[in-house]
Amino acid sequence: MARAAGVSAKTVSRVVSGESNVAPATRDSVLEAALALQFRPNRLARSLRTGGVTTTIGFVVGDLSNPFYAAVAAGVERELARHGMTMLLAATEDDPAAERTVVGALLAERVRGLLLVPTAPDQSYLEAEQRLGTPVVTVDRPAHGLVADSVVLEDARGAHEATTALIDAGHRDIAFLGTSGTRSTQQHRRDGFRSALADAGLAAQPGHDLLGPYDDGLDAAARDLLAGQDRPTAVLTGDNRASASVVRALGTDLSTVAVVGFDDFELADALGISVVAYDAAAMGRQAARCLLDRLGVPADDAETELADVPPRTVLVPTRLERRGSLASTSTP
Amino acid sequence: MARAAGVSAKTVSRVVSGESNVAPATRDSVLEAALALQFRPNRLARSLRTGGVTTTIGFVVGDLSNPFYAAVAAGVERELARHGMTMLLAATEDDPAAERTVVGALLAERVRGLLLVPTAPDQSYLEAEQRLGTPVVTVDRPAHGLVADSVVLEDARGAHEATTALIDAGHRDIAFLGTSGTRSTQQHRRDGFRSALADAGLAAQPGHDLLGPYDDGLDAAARDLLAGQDRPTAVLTGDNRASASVVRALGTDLSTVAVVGFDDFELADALGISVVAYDAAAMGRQAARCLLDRLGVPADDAETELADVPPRTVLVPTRLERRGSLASTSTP
DNA sequence: TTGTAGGCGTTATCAC
DNA sequence: GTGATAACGCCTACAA
Repeated sequence: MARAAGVSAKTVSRVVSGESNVAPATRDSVLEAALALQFRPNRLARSLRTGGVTTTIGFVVGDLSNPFYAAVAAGVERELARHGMTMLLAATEDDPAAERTVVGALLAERVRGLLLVPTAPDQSYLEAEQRLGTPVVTVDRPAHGLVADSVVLEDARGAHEATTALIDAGHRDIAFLGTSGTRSTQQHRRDGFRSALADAGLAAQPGHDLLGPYDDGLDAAARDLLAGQDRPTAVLTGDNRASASVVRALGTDLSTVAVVGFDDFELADALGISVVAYDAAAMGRQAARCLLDRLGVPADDAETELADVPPRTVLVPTRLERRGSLASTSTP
Repeated sequence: MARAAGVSAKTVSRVVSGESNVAPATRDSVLEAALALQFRPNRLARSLRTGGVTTTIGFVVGDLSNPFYAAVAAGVERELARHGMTMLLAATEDDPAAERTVVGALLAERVRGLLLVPTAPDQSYLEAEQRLGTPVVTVDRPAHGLVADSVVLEDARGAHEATTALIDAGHRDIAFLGTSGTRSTQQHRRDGFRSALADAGLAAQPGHDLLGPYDDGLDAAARDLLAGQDRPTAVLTGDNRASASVVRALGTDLSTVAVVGFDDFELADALGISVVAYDAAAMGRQAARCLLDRLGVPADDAETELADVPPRTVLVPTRLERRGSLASTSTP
């Protein structure tokens, strides 16, 4: 390519890198030749020379077909693209044993940073990598055995607020249906549920405080909870999957039990179901921003240098979206 | 690293590349040193040396927060991961003008192949790249101005089948609500709708054959369609966004108008809404497989060499998921 | 303003 | 079975 333009490789490099000290005439002829030869600078070679500094970041997600993670990924992609970086996406299929392999594959691609939804019980294996200069930010859940930035929801506060709203609406027998006792988010949401009950001098009825883990049995658990004689007058779900199961269990007859879902979901508004909502895409954007801060890529409204601040935990706020479902015909 | 193991760089290369002609003893000491030093082979350097052959493929999608595209992406990722490849994901935000830039960014990363949901009106700009050896497969829609493999739904057939089912249920005034006249999928679905009506000697009533494009006005369009005096007795939607708008327009009073949605969606079963369903993840898997075929990566059940077959169009089947909504109280 | 030398980590080639 | 050498395409450093 360089020879085709009648200049040295270095001059081509200068042109494509946008360096200033090139004669306009030279620049033009180089650009012309580049166009003719379909020349595209090789970012791989550049990364190699500059010491493995790539423009890709890795995002390890559990299951992309979950709308929540998809929305987070959309936010990540968007924020990265704004800074000329791209997202290498890998999924663990929610298999804890797969996490390390998947992370390894991304690191072998020399990603410049790592975003991770932790699935494995322990992330200490990342410590060495972190020290070698690859920043790690966890999303949705904090890491275990690793000090890292994390972007998480106000799980407990959101659940507390929702539960309190149900209590204020007159409910006394409120149930919680979580999906997985091994997930810290589900635990925190139940904690918020319990503390709100306790604050009102109440407690969950036996069998009305469920945390799973349910794999395929979620629909059945919802049916059991809502079909019995002693069914609760209100339910708070642990996530959008649980919300879907509750709707399936109740059919379209949503007026008999008050429902608040954790996670907003499509049609929740049409069905009049109250939800604990938040901006999932913003979560992704904030996580990406955390990583970019560590990499020294300034934000648009750049003020201070954030590459060396101590590990941060960014709390993403939730808001209770009040819809018809807060009350119900069986309200006492 | 090589020196630490007391061998040459080439021997390390042989070990990590899994070549056979290495003494077991040597191999062990190399692996031991690699473990101790946190050694990770640099795929960038490898790609450089081997001529730009990377293990990443690029997937250009419109909007990841659409559950359909997210599911396709999940399928792509999964199939690629099975063969040790990773997915570089970029989004056009459904902006036709952004497509070329986004594709360019992926090509600069030297992706080995390209999966693309076409958004721009023309993809001929990819022809040179294709000839240079980067295979291109389009997903959901065929390319314009470019001969490439594509994986698409049986849009017309699916819509035809759904419409016929509504006719068979006794409906005569059936409406179609599509979201975008500039999308070939929406056009094909309406074509299927119209041909089914024609086959029965019917035609859509004025204003009951809508194709958009609606950006923010989709909810309003659904309300207008379903609120009037001359509202149809049945509706076929063009996609999941239109289905959501229809449900919002009808509220939970879904019994007054029969609805069939194109695209399955969460809770469609709970709401008793019939849908034209298909396996979106399988679509992604098939698209990835097309690309891998072109790259000479054999399938598990490898039979023939598919790298050089003429461009294929893979049709992904749809199936009508019959639920309560096929009939309605206003059925004639 | 432009060019030359050298090397990033890997692998192909050809020796030993 | 193993190693020395060169080269992939680019950039840093230093000349010219």
